[in-house]
Amino acid sequence: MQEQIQKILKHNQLSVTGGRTKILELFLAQDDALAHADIERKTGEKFDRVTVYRTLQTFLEKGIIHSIPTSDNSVKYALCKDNCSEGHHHDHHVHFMCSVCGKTLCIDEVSVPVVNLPAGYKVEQIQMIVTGVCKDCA
Amino acid sequence: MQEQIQKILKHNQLSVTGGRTKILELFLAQDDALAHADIERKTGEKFDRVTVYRTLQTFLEKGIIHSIPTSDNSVKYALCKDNCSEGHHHDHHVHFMCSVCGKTLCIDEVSVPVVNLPAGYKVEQIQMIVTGVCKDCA
DNA sequence: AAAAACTTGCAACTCAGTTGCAAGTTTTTT
DNA sequence: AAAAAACTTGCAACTGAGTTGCAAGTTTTT
Repeated sequence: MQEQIQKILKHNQLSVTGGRTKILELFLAQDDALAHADIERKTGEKFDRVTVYRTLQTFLEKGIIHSIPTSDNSVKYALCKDNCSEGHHHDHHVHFMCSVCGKTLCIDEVSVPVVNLPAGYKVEQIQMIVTGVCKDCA
Repeated sequence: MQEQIQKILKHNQLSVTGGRTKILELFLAQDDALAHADIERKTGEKFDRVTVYRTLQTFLEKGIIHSIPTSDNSVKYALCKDNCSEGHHHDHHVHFMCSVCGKTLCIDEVSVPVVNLPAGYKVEQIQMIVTGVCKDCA
């Protein structure tokens, strides 16, 4: 695990520091998306708020994580899986928010269906946010 | 126009006041979604910030407008069109954000395509956010 | 091992959004 | 049509998320 983390950081030309390692570890150990507050809680307040913000920002810029627009307009982050590392498949995502447990999941298995927009619209990116009840809460 | 506005407000058991009338008027005259800041600007700062917040909140609760989760995690609001007034078709929406002019449009013409989620997921609501270039900017 | 480059924590700040309350409006009642 | 009741508004003060500059601390490079 630690090795994998180092590899990811170095690969993105980032110094390997305590904060980055810890936060990346969290994402790797987690199957659902994390909000800033979740991260602060889970790191046991070992790092400054500002460091968490800056780390998330850096990871975003490097494409290590992506942000998810949720239907309640809060911000969540999730790891970009394998398929993201090569080329950019960021552009079409399905996310699922469970209204029972509150988890936000990145559904990589499913591809975004085609939408037929009225003539003249050029599509660059599609985000689909599905709200409902997840597998575990059903 | 003023008549239509009164009708909408009364229908939702809201007193007809200057602020509500003005803000509803803005939405009716607008084809794209508005952020809080847009409304403050367009009303010419005639109303207190707080009043705008409260009015938007009230309209949301009554289902007169709906909020749109944008891919940059800001909040926008748009009128619920005719089809919304009867029953609740709020649940499946396609929104389009133009990366050139910045407009956010509610694409009512198009219905949200079916997604095949892995077994066990129960879908309640689907929001689709398409980013790209709109008709007018193409 | 020292120098250069980068990261962190702190303090101070900004900005969106919220709350309580008194004054002002709208609606209901008589 | 006037008075009472119910609701809405603006103000001031607050909260909480997110940002910035900077000095001290780490990591990386040489």
